[in-house]
Amino acid sequence: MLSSRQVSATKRRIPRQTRAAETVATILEAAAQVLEAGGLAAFTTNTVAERAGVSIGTLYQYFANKNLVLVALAQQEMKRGLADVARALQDGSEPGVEGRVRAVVRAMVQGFRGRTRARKAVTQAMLAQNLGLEMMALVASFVAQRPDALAPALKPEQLFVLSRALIGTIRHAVMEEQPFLRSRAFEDEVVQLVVAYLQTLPR
Amino acid sequence: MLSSRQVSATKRRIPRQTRAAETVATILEAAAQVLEAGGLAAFTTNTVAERAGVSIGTLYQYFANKNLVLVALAQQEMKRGLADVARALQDGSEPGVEGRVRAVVRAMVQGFRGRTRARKAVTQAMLAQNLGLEMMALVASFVAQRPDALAPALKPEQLFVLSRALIGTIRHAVMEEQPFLRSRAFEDEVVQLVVAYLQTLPR
Amino acid sequence: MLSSRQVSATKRRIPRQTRAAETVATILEAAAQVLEAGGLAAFTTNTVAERAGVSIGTLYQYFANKNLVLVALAQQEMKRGLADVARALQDGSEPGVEGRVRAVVRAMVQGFRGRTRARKAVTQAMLAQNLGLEMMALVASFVAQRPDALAPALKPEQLFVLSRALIGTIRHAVMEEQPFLRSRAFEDEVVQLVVAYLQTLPR
Amino acid sequence: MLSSRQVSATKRRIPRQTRAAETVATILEAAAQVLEAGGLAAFTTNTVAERAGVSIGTLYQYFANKNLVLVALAQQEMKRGLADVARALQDGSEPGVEGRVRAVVRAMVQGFRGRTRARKAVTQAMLAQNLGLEMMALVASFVAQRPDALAPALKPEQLFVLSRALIGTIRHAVMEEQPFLRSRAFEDEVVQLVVAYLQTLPR
DNA sequence: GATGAATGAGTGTTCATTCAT
DNA sequence: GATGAATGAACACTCATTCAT
Repeated sequence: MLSSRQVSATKRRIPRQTRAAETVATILEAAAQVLEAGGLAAFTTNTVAERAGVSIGTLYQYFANKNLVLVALAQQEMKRGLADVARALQDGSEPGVEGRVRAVVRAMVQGFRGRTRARKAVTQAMLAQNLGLEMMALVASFVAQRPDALAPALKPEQLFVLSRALIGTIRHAVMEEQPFLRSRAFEDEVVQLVVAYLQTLPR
Repeated sequence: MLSSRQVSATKRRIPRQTRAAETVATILEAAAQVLEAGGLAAFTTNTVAERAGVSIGTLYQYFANKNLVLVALAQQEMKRGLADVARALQDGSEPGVEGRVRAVVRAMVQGFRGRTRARKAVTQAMLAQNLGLEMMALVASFVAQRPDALAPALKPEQLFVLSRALIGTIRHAVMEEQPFLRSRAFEDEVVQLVVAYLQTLPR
Repeated sequence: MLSSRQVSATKRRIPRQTRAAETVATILEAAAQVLEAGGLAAFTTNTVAERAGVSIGTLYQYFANKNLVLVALAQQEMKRGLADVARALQDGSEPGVEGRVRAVVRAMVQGFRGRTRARKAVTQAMLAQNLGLEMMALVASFVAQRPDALAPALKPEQLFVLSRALIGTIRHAVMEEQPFLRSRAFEDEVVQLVVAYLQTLPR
Repeated sequence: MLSSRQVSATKRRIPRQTRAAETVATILEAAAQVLEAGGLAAFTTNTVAERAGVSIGTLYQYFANKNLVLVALAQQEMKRGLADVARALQDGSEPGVEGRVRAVVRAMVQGFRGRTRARKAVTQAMLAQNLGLEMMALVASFVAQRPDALAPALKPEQLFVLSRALIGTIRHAVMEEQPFLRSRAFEDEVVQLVVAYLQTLPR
């Protein structure tokens, strides 16, 4: 489980001081940069520490092991992404179901602040650690807190197919580095897929 | 690329004799067993060779490096899976689009001969090696050879969304070890998703 | 050497105020507890400081390095043990050589206030640091100040064999965690050993 | 337990070939040399491998971890030492109890082929790993197989005191690097101690 | 062709110690 | 005097790969 209680257990030392919180942020930013530059293969604790400008000891003061750096980064970006989705739904969506779906798709495509290689690497790492389920749990709790939006009372299988078709399609485009990822044509088709499926569901 | 020319390059020597072909098959079977038992973490060349009952030197006689064992296994299973799909379409599908879609979904769910852990591990390995694109190329060439079946003249984005939504949904169910993977309810929803999207496309 | 002059050099600052002396005592007590709980492997400066409820910086204010904490603890317990022996000889011993020997043996068995694991760990640490000789020097000076007691004018080799046979036997019982350590039968035999040897020596 | 069955479990790979057995012997000899030269502090897997002229990987092919190298060395030398004791009793001892005791003491003093620093280091290591009991078990089984020699039907406590007084005294002389370790005067006193105690025991 | 002993580059991790606050 | 975040040297151990037999 990666519930919010777990999140603290993930770290060795809960950063109470501003200084410490900054250090953690610096390390995560360095981690993202290393992944963006060289992928998972380049992701070494020593490399990340060096990039962050801290000693290897400091890194281990905040993260008990290498994988937890990746987990923390994944969580941070997943939460940021979900917040973006929420904001897009509230502020930027055109009216109607299609407008809302389009807002969500657009936010998801923009995820990880455009760092596609880092996004790929983090995804690989989460899958390799069998944490795919845990990451999806973050999505599930997000959806559960917004019963209004896209998901009316759906059966579990329906919610699963809806969410994974959406996530899976975009994830494939990311992992395969498809050039049309940010194109309007791609967005249109993903929206089409979701809307078509939604219309078959009982209201 | 994993085109058929690549396939031979994958092996160090082309197995012409039956004996050699058997050895290769033994190694791949051992690889699948190791993955099924211990996941990607347990997959070491020495372990696979031991399981196969051959020396590590012999393994390297047929596979130039560790990754190529995984690639060969992935290819073998992907081809087997596509052949199953083809057979399902020919023999076992009920009439109509929905019937054909259902046959495809059912074949995909059954993939990798039920070895879910091995399937997960191979998927992880392919993603970790950035070979996701290459695996999808096998799918693409399969689809290209059957213009009749599901894909009429579709735009690339449409074909991409259609295939990845389907593959992505099932892959997520596999990777998350969802209990309903083989249920009728899940199958119904996946079929629904695909059929709904197909109907929005120009004939 | 761990003479009384060394003792002060052991500490960074001589605790004149009560507060400081208390801190030192707290740290040594914490050290003993950590050793008792987890052995030498668990004995890290950070762990000891945490247990003592002081910061790691404070620990280093009183002990120049990790080993000196162990040395100080060893000295404290050795001195306490020797004082116990002295007291036993004065107060509690039955008359005769055997009575005196028995009192000494009994006091030695009780050493380190019953904390056998800590006693083991401290012994290991002293041996590992080549400080066995220094610890024995404390014994030697104790004996030298009581020429009356057990040792008449003995040759160095005789004093060595006498003391080390006694210490060595009890130490082995401690290190091997022999269940009969505190038994009467064991005490009898150790007394027997010492008395028998003493009787062969010229008066 | 360090029974003979354990001994094989100690090694990763049971050396069947002559070549492999030689490699193991080479590594143990290198380990002894490293200990003799620099004590336990210098005992690094890389250092030992280098000294042995093998790669670090080869060392780990035969010893699952660093400590097992020390354990194997301790066992080898303990067995060699016990064999020396047996030989001394058979060939070189003068008649009578004292003669036999003297032969044993002399063999024990010569132990570890004169490498006192290595002997110290190995002893420290065994104690630090809480393997003192296991090493003594080798002694016990040796004694049990020779009911004739020194130990008639003794009570456990008597056997313990007899053996540990002897071992403990010599061990202290080794650990404290006492200059008289190999002197006749020291030998005389140790013999005296043992003989005096033996004479108090019922025949 | 087959074997398996040997290789060694590469990396995660610990923990005693310092020093700016 | 006290704090505790930061440091970084030091080491154990893995495993893909080679090549002499």
